[in-house]
Amino acid sequence: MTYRKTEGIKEQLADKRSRILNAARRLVAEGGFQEASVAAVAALAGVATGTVYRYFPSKAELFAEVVSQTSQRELEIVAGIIFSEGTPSDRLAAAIRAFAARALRGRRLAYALVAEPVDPEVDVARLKYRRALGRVFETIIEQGIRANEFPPQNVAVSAAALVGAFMEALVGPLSPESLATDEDKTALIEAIVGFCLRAVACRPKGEVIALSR
Amino acid sequence: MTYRKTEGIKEQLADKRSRILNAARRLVAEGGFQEASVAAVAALAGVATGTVYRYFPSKAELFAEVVSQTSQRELEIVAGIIFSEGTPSDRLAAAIRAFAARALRGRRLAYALVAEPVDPEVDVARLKYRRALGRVFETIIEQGIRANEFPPQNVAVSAAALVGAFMEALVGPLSPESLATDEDKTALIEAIVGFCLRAVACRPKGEVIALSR
Amino acid sequence: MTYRKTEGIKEQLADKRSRILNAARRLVAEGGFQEASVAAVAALAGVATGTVYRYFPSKAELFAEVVSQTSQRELEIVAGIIFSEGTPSDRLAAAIRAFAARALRGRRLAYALVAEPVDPEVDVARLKYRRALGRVFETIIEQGIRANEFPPQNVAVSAAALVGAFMEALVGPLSPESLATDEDKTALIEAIVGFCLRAVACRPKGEVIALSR
Amino acid sequence: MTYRKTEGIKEQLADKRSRILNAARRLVAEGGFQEASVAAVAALAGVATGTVYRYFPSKAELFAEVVSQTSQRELEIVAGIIFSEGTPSDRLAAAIRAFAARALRGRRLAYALVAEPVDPEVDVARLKYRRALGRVFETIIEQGIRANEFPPQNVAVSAAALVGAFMEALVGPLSPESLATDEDKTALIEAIVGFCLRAVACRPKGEVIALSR
DNA sequence: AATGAATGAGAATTCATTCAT
DNA sequence: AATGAATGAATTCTCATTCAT
Repeated sequence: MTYRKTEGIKEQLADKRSRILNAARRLVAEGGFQEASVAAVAALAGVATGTVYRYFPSKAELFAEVVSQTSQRELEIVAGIIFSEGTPSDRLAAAIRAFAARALRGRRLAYALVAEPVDPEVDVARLKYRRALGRVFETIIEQGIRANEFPPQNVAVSAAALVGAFMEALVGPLSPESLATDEDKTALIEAIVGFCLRAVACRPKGEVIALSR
Repeated sequence: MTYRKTEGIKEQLADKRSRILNAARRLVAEGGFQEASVAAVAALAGVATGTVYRYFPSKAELFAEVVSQTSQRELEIVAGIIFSEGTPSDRLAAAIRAFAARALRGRRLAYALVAEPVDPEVDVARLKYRRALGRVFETIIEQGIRANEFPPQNVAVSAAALVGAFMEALVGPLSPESLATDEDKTALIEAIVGFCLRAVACRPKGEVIALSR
Repeated sequence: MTYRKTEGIKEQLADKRSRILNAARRLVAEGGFQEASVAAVAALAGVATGTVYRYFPSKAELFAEVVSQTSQRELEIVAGIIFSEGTPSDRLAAAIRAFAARALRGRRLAYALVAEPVDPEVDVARLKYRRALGRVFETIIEQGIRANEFPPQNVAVSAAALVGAFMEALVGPLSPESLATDEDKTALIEAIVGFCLRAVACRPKGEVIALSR
Repeated sequence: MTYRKTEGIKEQLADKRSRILNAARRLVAEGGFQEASVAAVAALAGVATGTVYRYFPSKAELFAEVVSQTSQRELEIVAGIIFSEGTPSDRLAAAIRAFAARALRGRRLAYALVAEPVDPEVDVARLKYRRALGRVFETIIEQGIRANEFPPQNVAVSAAALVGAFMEALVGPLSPESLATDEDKTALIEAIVGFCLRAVACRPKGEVIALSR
């Protein structure tokens, strides 16, 4: 028997690490952090509990990485849109559409990433994500204000409220449990986009009238 | 020691039940659901742990009632404003101001009531609250649309987004940890009110022009 | 059914606490700290593992108390002898005899108390004991030197060496596993006493000759 | 990769075996048996954990051999002094000085070899060492008694007590944590030697007078 | 009705040992 | 022969719930 010292071994390792991460993410997506015990993660990943600790020093760090990794992907997509073509309104709408479409696919996970509290170490990762997400929206809003496309407003508050608004509408209890058709989903997303655009882009009537005079 | 079978007993019971509920609410307000163990609730209420189970079948039902009870009070205040005098915009602003002022005073509790995940049974109570809160805002929005004060919009989505927007801006991690002065608080509240009013009341420019023609 | 609010309840509590402490001490006496798991202590005490934590905040504190409690008793006996009648030599001999007689009865425990390393919190308790034991012997040695009954010597070193000497002779591997008869025990103790007395009380020959001239 | 079937392999094996033993000893010397996990030993030896099990059937046997091997070296040094020139007192003093000087250099290791409890299998090795060490001192004491240089005494007890005395004074918690200067060390060693010599060599006053008549 | 001590299942983490490669 | 990833039993500690008094 020969030893294949190829990257096959590394891949296997990476594979198991990924399987653990994926299992953790799936459990969070289904039942939140509360239901994701190390034993459950290990079982779903098809490894022994001890194996989890070969790849992650603690449960907290495992889930911190779940948050980081998942968040990073979302963030990249949303952030990428800032640098695309179009007016601030267009790009804001595009960013929300992108985020919303993904969040609808993994509602429980999106909620966990944004709202569910867990232990402090995991929350650090989430806080980073939310701050980053907030900054992305702050950037768009600032650009809109500078372009005189958006009215003056407290940028930080608007950004936070934006995130809250679309997260609640997407994953909150007022949102239907499951949207059967893609049309339903599109309608929901467009309603959210409309709400958000008005919130940051609209000028109160009085002002509009004043400007239109 | 003998028990006097008078109505004093009923009162005593009612009293004890209330004390347990109040203790539970206070603990949630301080440290969230996580830190509110049955033993801690009992200790704060000045009863034995076993006594809690005479009044509530389980921890989950106790906290479900904490959520219901507390929510009911908030709901009444907000709902009361709907039926007061003024335009939909005025009443919407007033409702948000009232809610925000209270939430800022008890941020941890407000957060727990709206966002902190607990077991499913408690979540049912929270779901009811949020639906009820949503319905209140739906009512105002509908009135505004009928009065042609607000543009047409998906009322349910807007209501949910409203709740999400001001909750996130009030208690989310993007919101400053502590606002030193009352001016700071007022400024935050007014920024939120501005955001929310634009979101539901504003007409996109194009439409405004179209209408004004 | 009436409630007996007598000290019977307190006694029961004290009783259970004692039972846990006794169980812990017995396990340490038999197999050292290593074999005394919380589960084993609970089982031997006839309680559930959780019950141990009603009485002791952690395993470490439980065993720290085992050490303190047991040590205190030994210390009292040895220290008491300091203030009895007799020359320093007599009292030193009496203290060693008392300690030795007790140690022979619970050899494994005596060893654990003096030598076995465990976690730092427990070691603090043991360190206190050993320091206290050391001080007792230092006191006697100092008195003997002042009375010109003992030769000048490094008191701290002598005290430590004394403790080491009789502990090793009593519980070390060179000591027979079990001494069948009381005569055997007495012989061992007297041999130890002789060793210790010579060690602290004797004047080297040269000096003796010098003095006798 | 092919294996050269030369004696190089045997050497390599012996080499690897030694490296594992040395790594184990170093870890024990630094942090005691508790901190020396099989993984840590393997890492320090530069081999895989599984390899340890090719050379030693279990962790216990590995550490038993660490004890044996290390002890053997100490024993040889001390034993060598027995057969050197000089009176029993001189040789006893020289043996203690030699042992003490080495123990002070590796206090943690000396402590582990003599006192730290581990599993029974390792303790068997330690027991052998202590018995052997005891026998060496028994031999000197016997010679001293035969030469009428030492008073009659229970040789086995004295030997054990000797070992206990100097080990405790050297590595026990009553011994200072760290001796800054070489003078401090020398002073400690001489105090110990003095104690031990008095203990085995001195004649109680009454007896001395009797003999000198 | 009230008590609060007792319960015991469940969670995270460690590590000696094994075994497929 | 060597590797080192994987195993899983064992350990400490928590806390909702029960029940004898």
